[in-house]
Amino acid sequence: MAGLRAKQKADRTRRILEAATTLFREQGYDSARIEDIAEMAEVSVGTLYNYYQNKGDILVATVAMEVTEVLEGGSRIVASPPLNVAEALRALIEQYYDHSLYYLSKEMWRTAMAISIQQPDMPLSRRYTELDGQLCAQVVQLVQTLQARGVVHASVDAKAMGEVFFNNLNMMFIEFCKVDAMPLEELKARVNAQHEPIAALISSIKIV
Amino acid sequence: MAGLRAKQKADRTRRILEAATTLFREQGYDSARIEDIAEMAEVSVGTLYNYYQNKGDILVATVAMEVTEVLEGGSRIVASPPLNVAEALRALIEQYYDHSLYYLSKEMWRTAMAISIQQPDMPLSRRYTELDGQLCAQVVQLVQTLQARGVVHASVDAKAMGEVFFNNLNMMFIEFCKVDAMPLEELKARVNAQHEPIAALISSIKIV
DNA sequence: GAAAAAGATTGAACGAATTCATTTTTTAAG
DNA sequence: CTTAAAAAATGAATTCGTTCAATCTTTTTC
Repeated sequence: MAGLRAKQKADRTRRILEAATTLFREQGYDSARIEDIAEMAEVSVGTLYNYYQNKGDILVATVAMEVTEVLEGGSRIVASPPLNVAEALRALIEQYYDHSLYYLSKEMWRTAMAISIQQPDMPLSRRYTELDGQLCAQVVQLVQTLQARGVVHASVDAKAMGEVFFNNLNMMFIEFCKVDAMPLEELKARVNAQHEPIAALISSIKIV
Repeated sequence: MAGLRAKQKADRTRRILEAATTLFREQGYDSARIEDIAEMAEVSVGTLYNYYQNKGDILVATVAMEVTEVLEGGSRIVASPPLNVAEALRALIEQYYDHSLYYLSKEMWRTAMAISIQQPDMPLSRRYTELDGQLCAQVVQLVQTLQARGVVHASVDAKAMGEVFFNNLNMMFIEFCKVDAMPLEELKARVNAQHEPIAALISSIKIV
């Protein structure tokens, strides 16, 4: 048998996610009706609710996939970063930001972030929060790696510094998503302007 | 006359806000039905929608009042801060955090933040964002004041530093609101652990 | 102070997410 | 292969936020 039921289940899960992502991108999150998503996925509305707890859940599932990819890309940079604090940070953050709008629109990000804040206990919100934690850990890891290679001064608290960098880049990303007119380049420039002077402060080779 | 109409208008605005805040606190945002809020405020549902654009708008109005009070308290601290970076930051942030749960529950904060992210163009979301900007400016101001008094090293970029501190305390507050079980003290302790080593880095009197 | 104009209020109707009792499909047992 | 039990799918009914044409109240005009 190999489980007909399991096969159908996987198939439907995928079809629903694909249909939803397509419609969210095409018409925006609010305009995409559950009934339309169900129709496109060739399931009934009730079935859709057997697979996902609510509309937001479907979106958060997509975002979680996206963040997973970003994490993979980031780990490559952390493994062998540029040996300069400002540059290393910029490289990692650029990887995060550039990837962010590839599958998702700003509106989709806004909705997903709003849901993960408002209903933090939904299973997929937990997943999102967990991935955020992994991104944070990655930034901390970068600072630690740079410290191990002597690029960051030994007296620096790498964990505190990494967390603060991460919270800053994350908050700035939220602001970026709130303003439809802001281009990616402006976001990067602004975050860089914040991080560069701090990077200088913690670099081993001080320009005093 | 002195405007009967204007008087009634002010009265209704207040009654609606009071009714909504009461019900939001009593039953939570989602469970408080518009119909109930309207009934308690002794207006019709339609009238309620003449005064506020939507349900979230009413909540964000409450939050905006709350943030305004916090800003006032903060300005007193910025005017004459403790002459020590870590302590000054801690004092300002404590003022922010301690006030935060006085009128609003974590759930109300979560909802308000979610709305201001998801619908950034609603008038009251703009107001919320603007107030956030003022809070950020206040933290920047604190760093500048400390720098002017020689407590922060002259080479530090006060604007960048202040913005990063603010984004960090803001993001940490979001995480705090997401976890119902976390006490205020834990939030303060965690933020302090992040800020203290950075405060040491930028202090004029270095302990090398 | 009566009539017209402007401004507000009202609640029934609408639309979309979500629920749940019923029906259908799949699996397991004999 | 038949049948009972378990699992899943279904869509009509429910719920709640939001809208809007009709009605009522206040202000202005003459």
